[in-house]
Amino acid sequence: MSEKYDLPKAYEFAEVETRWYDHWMEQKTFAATMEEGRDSFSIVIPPPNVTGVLHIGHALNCTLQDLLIRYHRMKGDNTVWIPGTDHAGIATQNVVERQLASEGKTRHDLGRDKFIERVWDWREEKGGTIINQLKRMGASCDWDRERFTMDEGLSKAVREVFVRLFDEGLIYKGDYIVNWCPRCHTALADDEVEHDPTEGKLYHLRYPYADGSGEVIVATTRPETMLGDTAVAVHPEDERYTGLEKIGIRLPLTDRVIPVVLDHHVQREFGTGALKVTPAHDRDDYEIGLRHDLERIKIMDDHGVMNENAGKYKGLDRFACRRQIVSDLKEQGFLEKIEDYQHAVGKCYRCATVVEPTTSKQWFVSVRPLADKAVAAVRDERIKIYPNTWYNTFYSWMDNIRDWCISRQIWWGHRIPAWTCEECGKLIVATRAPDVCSKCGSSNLTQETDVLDTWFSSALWPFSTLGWPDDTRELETFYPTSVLITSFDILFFWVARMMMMGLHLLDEVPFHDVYLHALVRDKHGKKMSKSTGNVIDPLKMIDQFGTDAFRFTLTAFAAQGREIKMDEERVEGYRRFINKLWNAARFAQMHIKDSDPAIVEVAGDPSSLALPHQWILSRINATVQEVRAALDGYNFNDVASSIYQFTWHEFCDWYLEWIKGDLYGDDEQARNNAKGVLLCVLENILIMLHPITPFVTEEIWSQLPGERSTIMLEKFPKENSQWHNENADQAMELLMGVISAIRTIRSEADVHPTAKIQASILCADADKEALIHKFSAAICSMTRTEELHIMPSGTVPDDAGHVLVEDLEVFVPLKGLIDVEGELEKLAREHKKIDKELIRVIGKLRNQKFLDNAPEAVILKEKAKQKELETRLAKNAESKARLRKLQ
RNA sequence: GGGCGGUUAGCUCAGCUGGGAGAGCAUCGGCCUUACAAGCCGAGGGUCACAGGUUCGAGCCCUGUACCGCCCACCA
Repeated sequence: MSEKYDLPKAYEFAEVETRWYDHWMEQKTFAATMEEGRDSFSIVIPPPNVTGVLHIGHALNCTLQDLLIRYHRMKGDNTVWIPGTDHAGIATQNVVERQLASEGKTRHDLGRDKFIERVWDWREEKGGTIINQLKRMGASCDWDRERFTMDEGLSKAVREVFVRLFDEGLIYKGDYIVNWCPRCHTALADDEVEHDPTEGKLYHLRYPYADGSGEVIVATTRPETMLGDTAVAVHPEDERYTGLEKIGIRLPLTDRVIPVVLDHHVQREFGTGALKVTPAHDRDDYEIGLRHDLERIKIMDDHGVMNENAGKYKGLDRFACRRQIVSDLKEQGFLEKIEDYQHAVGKCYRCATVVEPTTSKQWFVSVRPLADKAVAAVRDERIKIYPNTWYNTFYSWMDNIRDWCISRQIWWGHRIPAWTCEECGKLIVATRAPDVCSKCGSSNLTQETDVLDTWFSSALWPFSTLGWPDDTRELETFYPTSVLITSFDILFFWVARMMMMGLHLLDEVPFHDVYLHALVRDKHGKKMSKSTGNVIDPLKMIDQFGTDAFRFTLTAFAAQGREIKMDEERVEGYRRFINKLWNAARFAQMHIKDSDPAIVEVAGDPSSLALPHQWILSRINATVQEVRAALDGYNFNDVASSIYQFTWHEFCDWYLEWIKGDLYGDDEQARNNAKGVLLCVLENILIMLHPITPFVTEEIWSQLPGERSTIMLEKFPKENSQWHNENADQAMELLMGVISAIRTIRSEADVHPTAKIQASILCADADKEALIHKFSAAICSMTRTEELHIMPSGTVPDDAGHVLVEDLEVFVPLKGLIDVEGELEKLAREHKKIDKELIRVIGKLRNQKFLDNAPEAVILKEKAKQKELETRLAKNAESKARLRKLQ
């Protein structure tokens, strides 16, 4: 690609994006480096579900990671971004089960092994979707290191961890009440249950005393559970029921007499203050059952269908049973009343089926000791959380954490490495299948059928992907990882568990920083959902506006907050920015395409260069500082806005216009200087922008003069003290102020843009006068001024447009063109404003307490302000006087 | 019930340790000025939700109120 040519007029992003991504892949530019003596920077991607399709949250997540990865790679760090996918137990099993259903089969028709084979087939065929979509986003992952939570290495890590935790007594098997999804046939963790407010009914049932002397009314939203009632609970101090515990209750529809127990959990104010207790089907009741040693009667099977304990209701679905029970109770006079009732119903987060609390044998992790380590690490700032508003939430969740139910009754996942000896009942937990029982020597061993919660394997992701439990060079170089970037909604599902596992197993944090990005909502702040139809499809954005524009938008939106309201129009706006950059580069290319790239060297020491060059170098230096600070502090929106502001409004609007005179002029020295600085600044812009907009920057870069390899490996700019120049900043401020002033006068007076005018400046300061004089040609050309007069003093003609710039008066004679009334109104408004300010400032300066307490600098500033306001007020009066003469 | 966040220009949002209110988009006026009309130049627009307080000084700190949103725990 050494032939240099003018850039085409339009930027064709679609072609450019595929061409460069292919090129990067071929050249393996994304590959990790592990060289001695360099800093390390590593990120593991939050593995998207293998069933996933790229949504806007992924797009944001991906962009921010790629931004940091590219930045650090350009800083020269040993950098790796490890990609991969999550096997997503229930989600994936559901997808394949649906596929089977369309063939009229269930997984049971296939059997476990064949079914799992089928899932692997599905994964081979369809599992790459989201990976390819990440590539379209421009993700510079080290794709040769792509991992999958079910692949061999990671499975080994999973078994290793399970065995270690079991041996330490941190994993146990127990009977427990769990959230059961009758559709997915599995237990769900507490945080996998979503509580939706639902319109339901509250049924008030009559429970007669066992001796027939009275009755108690109990209320329930799930009347069918009464079949499993083994007690009625009342508050110990509830006088209404004193002595009832000696009598008991005759449970309707059954022939059972159940006890009345006294328990503080019961709220006297609710309903009648009597609570039916179903220990096998309600979490709170389960706790009460434990306290009072109550019998647990399970009345449903795993499908949510009533079992033999339900007597004549056996075989009914739980909801059909509810209807039947209600009708029977009513018929037999046990139904007091039914009320409409809104309450929270727990639903499976995967399939939205109503969850059934029920008891079963499950595996658990004792998380308390692990959680303590995580909390300590956060308290010691070994892990920092951004934005810091999440600390409180993190601590309170960790304080209230319950043991983690890790077993799931599905087939797709890491099968629990535990075997039971059928001869002697010995439980064996091991990383590999044992041949014989360690106790009795029998070979009749059966493995657990449950698999592990998907989050178990993802909790190991930061080190399992680096080769743990083996001692690898990758682990040594890249663990702990630098930063974890993820959405806050999985702070507890995933982030906290990675902390626990990393700290416990490697005795080291899994990452130094956690950056929790916002949730992307639609432009009205509503959650995006398919049913609402307000989903913004990232791929559509890419097709329509290009990946770079889309990435820039996401970056610009990524302030540290909780939500981002996404508006497609913004993407359109940033596409214009890409276009602007493209055209600026085109302009530069017209002048420099045949130059030696070494021309940038003139920028090395700007002291002998003309003011505009000194200024733009000073400004880009300031921008570099801003951008670096913003990147290091995860203030992504500031990164975008600094570069945007500089590129468009300083580089394009002012600098390029300013140097046109030199570029098109005859002075060879001036022309060469302009070309050199132009190329230098453009290169710096491209490099700084590259992490956000990789494609367009690479494309332009490749066409700039000289042999060039990828921009991806260029050094990210550093602060350059030689470029810092406050005098140049101030001088340019003044000149730009003068130009704007003349333009304002022209525009206000409706002078045609091509009409030539004369302008005058009253300037008492000799240095400023010299400055303006020196650049009068540029001022004239940028304002279409024919003659510019600069005088130390004088009077402003009555019929002149007039603007004050600092302590300079700029005016343009405009015979008959002045809108006298309009100008007077404007001056009146200005007068009011100045007055108001002046009163405030003078008040302050007369306040002794202010003079005593405020820092010297602030006082001086206020004094200067007073002087300036007074001058402006005087000039305002003069202007008004002049205009009145024209009335 | 507990906790957290938000309220700044018509819209979407910035605003660092308290020291003269900003951006983008939209609006209005004028321009095809040889990189860009996907553009250029210019203009208008804000009691920083409300009420108190601290302070010489508050968009920023404190207290309270209102509205919006989220999270956790849920009363069967």
